[in-house]
Amino acid sequence: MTDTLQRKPVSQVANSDCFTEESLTKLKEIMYEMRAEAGNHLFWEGDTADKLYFLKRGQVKITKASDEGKSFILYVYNTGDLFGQVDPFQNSVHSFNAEVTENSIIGVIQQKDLEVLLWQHGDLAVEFMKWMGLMHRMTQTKFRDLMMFGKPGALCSTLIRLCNTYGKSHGSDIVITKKLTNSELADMIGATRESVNRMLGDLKRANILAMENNYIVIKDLPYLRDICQCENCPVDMCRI
Amino acid sequence: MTDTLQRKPVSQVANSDCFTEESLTKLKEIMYEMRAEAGNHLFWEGDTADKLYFLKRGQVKITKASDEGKSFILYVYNTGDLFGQVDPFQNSVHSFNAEVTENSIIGVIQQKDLEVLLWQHGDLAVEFMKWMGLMHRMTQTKFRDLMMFGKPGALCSTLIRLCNTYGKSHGSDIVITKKLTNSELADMIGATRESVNRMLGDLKRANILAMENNYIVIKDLPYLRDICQCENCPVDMCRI
DNA sequence: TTTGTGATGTGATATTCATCACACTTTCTT
DNA sequence: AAGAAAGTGTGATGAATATCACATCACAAA
Repeated sequence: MTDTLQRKPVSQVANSDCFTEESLTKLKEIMYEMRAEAGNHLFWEGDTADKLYFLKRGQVKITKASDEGKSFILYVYNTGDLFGQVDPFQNSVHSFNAEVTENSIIGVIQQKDLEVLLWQHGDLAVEFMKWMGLMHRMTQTKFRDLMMFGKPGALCSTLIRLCNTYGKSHGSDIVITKKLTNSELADMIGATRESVNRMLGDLKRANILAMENNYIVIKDLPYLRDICQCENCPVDMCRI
Repeated sequence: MTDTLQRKPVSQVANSDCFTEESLTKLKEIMYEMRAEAGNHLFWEGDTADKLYFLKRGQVKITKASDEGKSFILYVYNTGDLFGQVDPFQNSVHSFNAEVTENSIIGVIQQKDLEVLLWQHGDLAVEFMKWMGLMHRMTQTKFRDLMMFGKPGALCSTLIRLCNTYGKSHGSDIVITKKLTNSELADMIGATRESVNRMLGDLKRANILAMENNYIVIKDLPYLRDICQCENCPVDMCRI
C-alpha cells in the first residue's frame, strides 16, 4: 500500500498540521477573523505582503493572470490551510493574486504580531520554518512535475495531488471529493480546457479513472504514478 | 533605469547577502570545509537532507533527471550562495541532485548545529526565515516564467535572470560573464538544444543580443522583459 | 416549461516544439 | 599538427498541444 492510500481522513489534512496544537493556538490568538465572499480577492499582485492567512473555512486560490487573459492556478488552499507570502520582516509585495473561490472565514495575522510571537517562542519559530520548508518543497516538486512530463504527466501529477488533498478511499478506488471543471484543471497545469478534456477522455477509456456523479474517481493510481514518475513523496508535501 | 541595471558588481551578488555580516560569521563558525571536484555530486535524490551548504568558491547545480535521460536544471549556485534542503528539524530526503560543476570549496553545516544556533540567536533565526522566504519566491517566480510564456518566454526570463546573476553593464549592454552552452540553457528551460539554438539565432538577428567571444551580450533588455511579462522583481529574487 | 448559461465533447486545422540527420566549427588532447 | 570530442547551425519531418468552431448537455432561474 502506498502513502497515498494511508492518508488520514480528508477533513483532517491541512498544511497547518505541521504545527503542534499549542503553536496553532498561539497563532490563533493573534488572528483577527474576517469573512470573504466567493469572487472577492484577498490580495492582488503588487499589494504589500504583510499578512498571513489561516483559512478557517472555505477556499482560496493563488493565481497569476497573463496579459492574454490566461490564468494559472499556483495553489488551492482549503479549510485548515495557512498561507500568505512568508518572507516575514521584509518589505515585499505579492507576485500572485489570492482569489476567494468559496465563501470563507479567514484568520488574518499581521506580520508585526507574528514577528513578536516568533521572537517569544523559539519552538513556534522552529515549526514555522518547518512549515516554510514544506511549502517550498511542495512548490519545487510541483514545478518538476509540471515541467518534465508533458501535459499528460502534469495532469496525472495533479490528479495524484488532488487525491492527497481531497481523496477518499472507497475500496481500491479513490474519490476526489471536490468538483472540478476541465477549465480549472487546465489552469492548474497550464493547458487548455480542450486538451484536458481529451486527456481525461483517454484516461476514462483506459479505465484509469471514471466520473461518478461529477466527481472524479481514480481507479488505477499506479498508472497515474507511472506517467509522472511519481516517487511517492510524503503526502503533506504532494498536495495541490 | 531598471533595477536590473542598478545591480551591484557581479562578484558581490549572492543569496547569502540577505544575512548580516555577524550572522554569516556565526554560520561560518559551525561549518566544516570541504573540497569537491567538478563532476562529483554533493548529494543525490533520496539521500537524507540534513545539511546546508555554503559555496565559498565554485559552482553547484541542482538538477533532476527523467527516466528518458533528460536533465532539468532547477538552480545554479555560485560563490557566496547558501543552499541545501532547508526544512530543518524534519527527517527528509532530497528530491533533487546536487552536481558540482566547477571545483569547489564548500562549507558544510550540519542540521543539528544549525538548530542549536537558531535557538541561541533569535536574530539569526529571523534572517534565516527571510532567506527561506526569498528562495521560495525565487522558485515561484521562475515556475511562473517557465510555465506561462512558452519556450521563448522561458528563455528570455532565463537570460534576464542570468543578467541579474552574472551580468556586467557595459554602456547600455549587459555582458553575461559566464560561458553557457546551448544545452545548458536548454536544460534550464526544459527545451532542446536545437530549439534554444534557433531562438538565440532569432534574437541575434533581431539585434536583441549578440555573442562576444562566446559570452552572451544583451543589447535590448526591454525586449526580453516584454516577452516574459517581466515585472521587475527585486534582483535578489530574480536569479538563476 | 422555456430560456439562458456554463460546462463538456469533438472534429478540423494551425502552431509550437521535438526529433533526426548531418555538416561545420571550436576546443581539447597528445 | 592531427585527431577526437564537444559544441553550433540548420533543414526536414513528426508529435504534442493550442486554436477555432460547433454541437450537445446539465441545470438553474424566470
